[in-house]
Amino acid sequence: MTTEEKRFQEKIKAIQDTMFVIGGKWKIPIILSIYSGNKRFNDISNSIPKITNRVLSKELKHLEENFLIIRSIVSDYPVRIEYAVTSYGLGLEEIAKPLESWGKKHKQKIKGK
Amino acid sequence: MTTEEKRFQEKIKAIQDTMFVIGGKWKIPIILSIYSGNKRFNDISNSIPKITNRVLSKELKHLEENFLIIRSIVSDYPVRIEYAVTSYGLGLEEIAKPLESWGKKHKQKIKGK
DNA sequence: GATACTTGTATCCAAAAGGATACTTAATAT
DNA sequence: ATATTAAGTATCCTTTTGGATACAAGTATC
Repeated sequence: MTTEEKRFQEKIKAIQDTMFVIGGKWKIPIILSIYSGNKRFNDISNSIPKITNRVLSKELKHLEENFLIIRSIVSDYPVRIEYAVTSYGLGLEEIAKPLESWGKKHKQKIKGK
Repeated sequence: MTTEEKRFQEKIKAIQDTMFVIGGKWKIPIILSIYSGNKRFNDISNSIPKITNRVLSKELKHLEENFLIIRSIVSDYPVRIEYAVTSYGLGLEEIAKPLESWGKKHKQKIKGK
């Protein structure tokens, strides 16, 4: 395998790693929701059309395991749970932006046909 | 629903649209493979570890339907099939790059723990 | 004439992702 | 005492994605 080919394989692996962490229908929307001010489970749930509790719960766990968000218990009366995007998670902006703008462009392209 | 909320919903939809078109484990790698010089079915197949014929075939169709690649029959002896990235497809660079570099960063992060 | 290569397709199956619905547990509000 | 809210979990099910393997049609090569 040439150096060139090796470099290509690494590129592929890096992209597949990313897709594993933030791929799928919901993960980026969830992060954006939290980022845009929704801290609590039901707030996040209500801000994202069609997501179910089960899916949201699972995705929150996945995101937490990957250090993108944190879950904290606020000792207030009554106690509540709050989610926040970590500073590491903020780095996803570099991906979310392109994904959003490409999606908009593509919709135009498809409609135009 | 406030204007702010409406804007947020559109953002989500745009991202979900993008994920539909280029999400999953293989689509970006396939495009990159073609872009980096592999034009023929078996070349593409061999350049991407672990992909199977069936999956490659399906993904090529999906990508073609979304105008990202074109399939052409080269009337030579023997006739062969060649794939190429369309100029529209080249626009994906703006997504592929961030996905790659984020993946690399993330691997470091995970290893560091 | 037999064999191999190319570009797939056909079948079948397994795993992952996503969805519907009901329920829980603790706390608080009426 | 009853109802409501919050933050999920539990079960069950459907759909999507991905994988293994075999095969096919056409051409070319031995």
